[in-house]
Amino acid sequence: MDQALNDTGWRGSQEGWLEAAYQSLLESGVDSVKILPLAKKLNLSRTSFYWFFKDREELLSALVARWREKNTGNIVKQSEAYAESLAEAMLNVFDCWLNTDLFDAKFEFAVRSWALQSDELLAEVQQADQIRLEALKRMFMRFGLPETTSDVRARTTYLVQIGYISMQSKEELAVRMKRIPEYIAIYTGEVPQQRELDRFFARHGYRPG
Amino acid sequence: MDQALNDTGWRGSQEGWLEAAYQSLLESGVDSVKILPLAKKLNLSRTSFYWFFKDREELLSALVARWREKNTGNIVKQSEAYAESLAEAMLNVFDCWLNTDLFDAKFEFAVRSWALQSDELLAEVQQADQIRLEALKRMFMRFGLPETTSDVRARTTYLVQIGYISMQSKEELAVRMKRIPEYIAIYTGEVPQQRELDRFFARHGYRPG
DNA sequence: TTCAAGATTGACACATGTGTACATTGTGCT
DNA sequence: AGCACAATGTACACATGTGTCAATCTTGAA
Repeated sequence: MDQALNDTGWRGSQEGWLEAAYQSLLESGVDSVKILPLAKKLNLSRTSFYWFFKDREELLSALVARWREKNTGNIVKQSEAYAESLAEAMLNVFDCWLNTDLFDAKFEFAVRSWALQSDELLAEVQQADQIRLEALKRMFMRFGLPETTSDVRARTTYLVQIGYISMQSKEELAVRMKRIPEYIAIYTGEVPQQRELDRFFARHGYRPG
Repeated sequence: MDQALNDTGWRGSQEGWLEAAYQSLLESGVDSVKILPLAKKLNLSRTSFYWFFKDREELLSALVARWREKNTGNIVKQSEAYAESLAEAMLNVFDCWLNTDLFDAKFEFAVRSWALQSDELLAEVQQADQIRLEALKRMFMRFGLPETTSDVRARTTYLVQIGYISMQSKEELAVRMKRIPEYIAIYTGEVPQQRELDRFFARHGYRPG
């Protein structure tokens, strides 16, 4: 285990501490994000931390900012992407659930758990839910579904995913892919075209069979 | 704020400490379940705790036992209850989501968050998921749906609820009730009879309109 | 090579938490 | 009233965490 490299020539950095905090958060929750243990992992003196951050609070705020920037936004983007059918639109959204670059599920869960002990953060999480749900609802309405139906289907789509995250299950890609057509059928009420599925499978590096 | 009453004549009790721990867990997560703060809430000396529990670990185990006994079991029971149609069966399951006696959502979320920092507990939670999902799947199959379809629909039903829990939203009963028919339609593929809905609304003390 | 800013460190003061040993109090019973 | 034991409390030892301060070391540039 060597130091994380960074261009400055120094051993520590704001990014270094933040990254270590991020990993600890994902592995064991906020309460594990303590300066002393992070220092050990980074092979740095504990007090060196205070050069980059005012205090622990500031580090935690930086973590929240990271979450905000990464996870909310991509769902909205994917729900607005071009699609010829509702099923195809849904598959665009599903990209988020299979691509960590678009949506960081572990991060999401850790933040939601954290929100249990911080009203301030809870408010932020709920605002994020609102934004994401509305984007999904708009997607259904774009394809002509009535408002109430769109609302409930948006919820179903979104909540299944949030629920899946909170199961913290580590399933094979193949297992998850097998369920995709059924999910699409339930959420949209229409069966996806084979070519739509093929395109989806292809972009996630999955070869059926 | 007086002492919790108990028949023994003494101020503290195993149940008293456990109940305080339970409340703290629900409000702010496991890491808030500390003996010192609990003692303050109970107006007891911190060390008195050790008369009822060997150590903090034992208290936490008692909390897990409480969760296990309450939440897993009722879902299975409800999914096996008598019903004339799939829609009615689904409404039986929905009883869990609306009746805290059948399923304690806040408790569930707190335990899931806790599982983030304990592999042992994570294994238990995942086992519970397994049992609940299988019960739901059997319910769909009882009404003649094919296996894969039953599996995915069971997941949808269950995960939407787990996801909903993790949103920690506090919505009016009326708001939630309005969505019920749509949910039933999505999950089961069939529209619930009005009399089935009425029976459901009635037993949850809701009068539509 | 020397210097100033950037980065790192150990010592200190303090807070909160756990658990043990032993003394003290409260309760029901005789 | 007095006893035995359940329950509570006090004092101690220790562990882990935060944050400040005053050195000290490193680095790139003058």
